Order: sequence, then structure tokens, then C-alpha cells
Amino acid sequence: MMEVLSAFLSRRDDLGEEERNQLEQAVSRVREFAVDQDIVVEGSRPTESCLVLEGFTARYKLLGDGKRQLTAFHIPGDFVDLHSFLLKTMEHGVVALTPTRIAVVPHATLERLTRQFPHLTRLLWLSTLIDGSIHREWLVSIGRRSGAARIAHVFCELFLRLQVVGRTKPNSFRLPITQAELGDALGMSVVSVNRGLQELRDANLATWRGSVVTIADLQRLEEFADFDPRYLNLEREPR
Amino acid sequence: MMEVLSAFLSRRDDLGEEERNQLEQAVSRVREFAVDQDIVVEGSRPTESCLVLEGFTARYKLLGDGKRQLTAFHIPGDFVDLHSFLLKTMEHGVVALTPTRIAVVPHATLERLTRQFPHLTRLLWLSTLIDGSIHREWLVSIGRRSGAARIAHVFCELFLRLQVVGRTKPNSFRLPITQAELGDALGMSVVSVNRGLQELRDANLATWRGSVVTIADLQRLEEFADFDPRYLNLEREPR
DNA sequence: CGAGGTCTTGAAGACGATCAACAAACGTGG
DNA sequence: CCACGTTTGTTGATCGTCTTCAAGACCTCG
Repeated sequence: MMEVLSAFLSRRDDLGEEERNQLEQAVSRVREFAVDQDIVVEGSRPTESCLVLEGFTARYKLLGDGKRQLTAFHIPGDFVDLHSFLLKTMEHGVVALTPTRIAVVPHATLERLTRQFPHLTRLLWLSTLIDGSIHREWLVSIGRRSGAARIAHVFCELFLRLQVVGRTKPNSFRLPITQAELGDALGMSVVSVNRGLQELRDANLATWRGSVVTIADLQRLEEFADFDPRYLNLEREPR
Repeated sequence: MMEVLSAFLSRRDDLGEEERNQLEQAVSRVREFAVDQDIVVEGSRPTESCLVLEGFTARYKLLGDGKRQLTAFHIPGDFVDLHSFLLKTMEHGVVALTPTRIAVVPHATLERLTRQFPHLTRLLWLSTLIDGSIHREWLVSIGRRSGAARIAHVFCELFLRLQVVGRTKPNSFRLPITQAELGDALGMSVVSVNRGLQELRDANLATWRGSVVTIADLQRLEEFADFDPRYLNLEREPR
């Protein structure tokens, strides 16, 4: 069941047989969520963490004036709230952007893993560090990149991340979310997203039609977005 | 020497005598940095991590067109690159914004701690999770808050963070950086920062003169900034 | 087939960026 | 301790980008 997590982790370091078993046995149950349903509620104190098995999800925060900011997209293989294991109180919500299947891992089990399996613990820690690294790159995008470049950048990112868990075709991937949701992630209005997409299409860089993103020329798209994949930590090395 | 780190951690959970000793002994040496000097170089592969003992520092990324985005401020008690222990390659730089004193902790020592001290490991992990939580809140700021609110928000954040390590007065704190640097952190131009500061001053919320930020009324400033301190994880609980 | 959601387009307006110039503060060396 | 030069802060004017508002087209799904 945990093949997606194994794919995520073993892309970054060797994952032993025993470690795979421990992960497999860590799952207490599987849950299903419908579109727009909250997987984790802001302000709650989870006693377990959620790993995406299938579907597209996002972390989000709501502002006083009703605005919304998505702070991360999550795909199969991602823990959406592994940090709740130590942060205790969720300072953001997690919503299902598509129908989603989740594997649930009790915090008590995680605690035991930290006592018994130091290397596996480091890999779980690593996965939260990659979250942080992606956050930093998003800060750069939202803070300093143009609208079209932000879209291009997140297209590059999702393409590589989805590739790790086998969810891409040679030059395309499914992105079954709305332009409004993408706007909430990139700090843009729906209209700006729409026009940014036109810019990418007109420049022959990428298209997004019928929930499929097609990348015309990945290298040119990366250049346009000032995209440097290092922040995704796709290198396999001892951790 | 590591009182600032003890203050940071013991604010969030009990820190045992043995754990304090381990942290104290983890320091291999102390380094000093001048203003504008790089503490960690982007693209490098550190074999040790840096804890701020004294001074103001920032993580940053440079863009192709010369723009800069600061992705975090760091104050005494913060590890500026604890994540390099597992991420291996630095995808951002760290710069000293003031003269800075740093405690150096070898990665080999950290690795040993993860094998021998699970609870201490969780606390170190926690400190990187708090980094991530702050990143998320900055994403909300840059993505959705007005210029003046962004400034107000980061003032609230720094006030609380500095308080934890005893670097505040009742309603003020030293912020010895430039408006341009603050702009690079908030995704704003110098001019916008300057006008945002005027707005805060005119509204009697906060002033920043001669490197001292004075908060006229913290509660009103927090309201104005839509500031909710939960994301700083200032609660003491078993982790 | 109808209804709600999503996408697209245009027009107007707000906000922040940029440019440029000057003032103030700071630091350094004489 | 002062003079000077550099850095930082402040202000006004202009420009461009993104937001907002609004309306219509398209699509999907019951």
C-alpha cells in the first residue's frame, strides 16, 4: 500500500527491507475524502498523520477578510501533516482538491519509530525538510516572480514531483484543479492566472486544457520560470 | 554557551539535564561573521550546521535577474541550516545582517544524537518544523496581505520570537537591518516599505526609528496584521 | 435539458514598482 | 573632533501590473 511513500523516500536514499515493513505496518487505516472535504481541520490536534495514497490535496490558511492562501500542494507519497506529530496543533487546514485516499499513521507509532529506527526517523524528518524547501521556493515565486513565471514554475515542480511517483506521461501530467485554486496557491487572482496561462500558451511553453498540463519544451519552460530543481532534493544519497 | 538554544527548546518542551549537556558538547567551535558576510554559501555541501548565538541573519535566494528574496530571519537560538544535515546541498544562502556569532555543530554529532537521544532528536526536528510553519505564514503574508499588514505581521512575529530568547523590552525590540532588507523579505520595494511604515506610524500602531521597533499597542497591531501566534508554537508540551 | 460551476474577456481602478532627486544619518580618516 | 563620502531613508511623479467587477461563453453532470 505504501509504494508511493517508498518511491518518494527511496528516490532520496536507500530504504531497507525492514524499514519498508515498518512503514507498511505503521498504517492503522485508510480513509477516503470527497472533493472540497477537509482532511485535516485548522486548529485541531491530530493524534495521527495522513499520507496521500491517491488524489490531489492542499494545505491552506484562511484570512480574516475571507481570502485564502494555499501553502502547498500534496500528491501521492506526501505526508500532508507529518508535522502535526510534533507541532501538535494544526495551524492550517488540509483540503482534498480531488477525491482522495489517505493512509493514516498514528503518532504513537511514529514516536516508537523515532526510538527504534534512527535512519527511518531521519528519512521522515527529511520529508518534512523537503516540504520546507518547497515553501522557500514558493516564497521566492510569490515574492519576486511575475505571474506567468509563477505558473510556469509550479508546472515544472509538479511535473518532477509527480514523476517520482509515476504519475506523469513523457511531457504531460494531470492537474485536476481549478484556476481559482491555482490562484490561491500562487497569490494571484483568477483573472491573472487565466492571462498567465495564455501567455505560456502563446509563447509555446505549456498548455493546460481539460485538466491536463502539457509541457511543450521543458528546458525552455524551466528557463522562463528560473527553475532550479535542486530544491526538490531528487538526489539519492546517504542521509 | 547554548543558553539561547535551551531557551528556544525549553519554551516548547521539557529539556533534561543530559540533553542540555549533549547540546553544549555538540559545539565544535564558534565563528564570527561581519555584516553582509555569507555564513552559508548557496550550493555548498556543509558538514556542520550553524546556530546563531548573537546577531541577526537571513536565508536568501538570488534570482536570475538579480532580484533577491529573503526566506527567513534568524535570531539567537535559531539553527540557520540544521536542514543541511539531511538535505546535504544548500539550495539557499545565509547572510549576516549584523555582526554575528555562530556555534558550529558537526553533522556527525547530529547523526550520533539521532541514534542515542530520540527525544532530543524530536526537539531538533521540531525546530525545523517551526521554520516550516513560519515559512507558511510568510506565504500567506506575501500572497495575500497588504504591504502595511506584512510589515505589521513580521513585527509581531519578531517581537514574540525575540521575547523567547530575552531580546526585547516591554514594548520594543532592536531591528538593526535596512528597509531594503525588510523589503527583500516581504517581497516589496524599498519605497513600499517606507510608505507602509508611515502608514503604521500614522495609525499609531508601531514605529521603527534608529533600528528600534516600538509597538504602540500590540493587540491593535496584531488585529491590523491578522496575526495569530499559534504558528510560532510557543506552547510547552510533551513532544 | 437545465443549472451550477468554470473559463474567458473587457474595462476600470487600485496598488505597488520604478525612477529620480534630495535629506538625513552614519562611519571613516584626516 | 570635524569634514567628507557613502549609505540609508524620504518624497514626488509616473508607469505598469494585477485586482476587481461584470458579463457572457463554455462545459459538465445530474
